[in-house]
Amino acid sequence: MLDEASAPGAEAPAGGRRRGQLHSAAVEALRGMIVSSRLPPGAPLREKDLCSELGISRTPLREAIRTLASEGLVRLSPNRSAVVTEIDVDETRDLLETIGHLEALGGRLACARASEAEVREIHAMHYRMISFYFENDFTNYLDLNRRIHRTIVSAARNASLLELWDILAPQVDRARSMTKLYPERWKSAVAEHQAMVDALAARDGAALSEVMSQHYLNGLAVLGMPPPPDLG
Amino acid sequence: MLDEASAPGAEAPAGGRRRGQLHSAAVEALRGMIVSSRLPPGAPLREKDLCSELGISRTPLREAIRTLASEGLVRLSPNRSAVVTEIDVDETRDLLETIGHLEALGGRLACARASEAEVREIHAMHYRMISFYFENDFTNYLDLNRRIHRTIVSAARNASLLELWDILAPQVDRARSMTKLYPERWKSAVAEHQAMVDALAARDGAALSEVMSQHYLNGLAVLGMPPPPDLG
DNA sequence: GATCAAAATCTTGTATGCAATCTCGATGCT
DNA sequence: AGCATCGAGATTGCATACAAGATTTTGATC
Repeated sequence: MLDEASAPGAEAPAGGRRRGQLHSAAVEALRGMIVSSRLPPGAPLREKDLCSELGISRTPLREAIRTLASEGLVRLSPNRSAVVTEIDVDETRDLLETIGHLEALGGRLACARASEAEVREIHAMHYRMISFYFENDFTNYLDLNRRIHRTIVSAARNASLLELWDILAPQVDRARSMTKLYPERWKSAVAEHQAMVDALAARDGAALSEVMSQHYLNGLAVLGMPPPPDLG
Repeated sequence: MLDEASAPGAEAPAGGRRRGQLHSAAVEALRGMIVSSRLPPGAPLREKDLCSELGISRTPLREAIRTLASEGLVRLSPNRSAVVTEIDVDETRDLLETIGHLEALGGRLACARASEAEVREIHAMHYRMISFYFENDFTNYLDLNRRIHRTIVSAARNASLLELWDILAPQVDRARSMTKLYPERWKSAVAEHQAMVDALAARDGAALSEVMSQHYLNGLAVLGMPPPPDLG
């Protein structure tokens, strides 16, 4: 239910929630369901069912579904239910290849444009993340991991770049939630993150750029896939 | 009007158009209006007006506006009309920086993955474009220019990359339509295109990657802006 | 004449109704 | 049994009605 003020079990939108946010609330709710596999790949999004589940009407729900389609999380076909995008290994390779490349630019620009405060903030998040690593707290680790990456891209001060990153990030989250994380991979991911913050502190754009794209290519290798051409 | 079957001047949706395409038709119509400055930057998109102009109701129109918002062509704010995104030089720099970087990856991958047929197709389009250049036919030149770039990115066989390219391309078109094209810039753009097809023919990924990102940075210089760090 | 308040008007956000299309099982035929 | 056809129910596409928020106009007061 999107209306947290209503009694549990209530179906109607009822009172409580102020208007004007149903659309974005529905986007977040649906995105969460998809990323968490509550709506698995291939599942149809039946408007009527989701409406009663979320307690809203079809109009904002349909707009939310369009938004998710533009993020690539669902696929539309005319007169048919939208379906959660299937994840295949080829598309996952494309995805990691692309977001790694975006972050390569982000890292390079961030080294040139980030403020000292941003660099400090990223360092703070990094060491908090490391502590979650040693506590084996995967959930909080991932949350910080994501925020670190986004903050770096954000520090690149390129609105288009951040916009594209925000489109791909949920897909990456979903792909990650589908794969098992091996302890060795987790360990080297942490090491790569250390290299990232070091490069940023040194304002070494070439190094940060290299580490960030390689970071994703390494994740790709976990899937047993060959790296793309010309990168090694 | 989206209903090409109805008589000119008719306002109502009337008969003729089969259902199921109003949304995408509206997206294209609105995108055209924005790119052509029929709806200039800052202009509000009043739903009622656009509905009567396009001859559709608010439901598909609103979905179209959401789609344009996800492409960055309009900006939404709650309880207020969507407005056509303002173009400022900083955002244009971001945009060209980003799409150039996307195409750098596209070019590199295309050299490794494009089929011979695709390479031939790109060459054919290239020489047709050159002929439009000598005929001073800017409209057809630009159309082919765009298709060449898209075909190269498409030949990279990376679905995510193409998806992102399709988001940025309309914004680039719009930015281009706002700036005057100087003859010298046009001439060097043609030369850069020649270098592109040469690199592709030679399957020289590094060279094509370099030319494609530089291609946009050169366009950026026309705006009197400094290039981003670490690229020269 | 200027300023502020209140109401009329306009615009968006959401819900709902109707028609077109699709799904899928039932029915009949070979 | 296997396959094509038909139709009832389900589901989407679009239009419209109504409510809430924003804007503009009006009018009273200083």
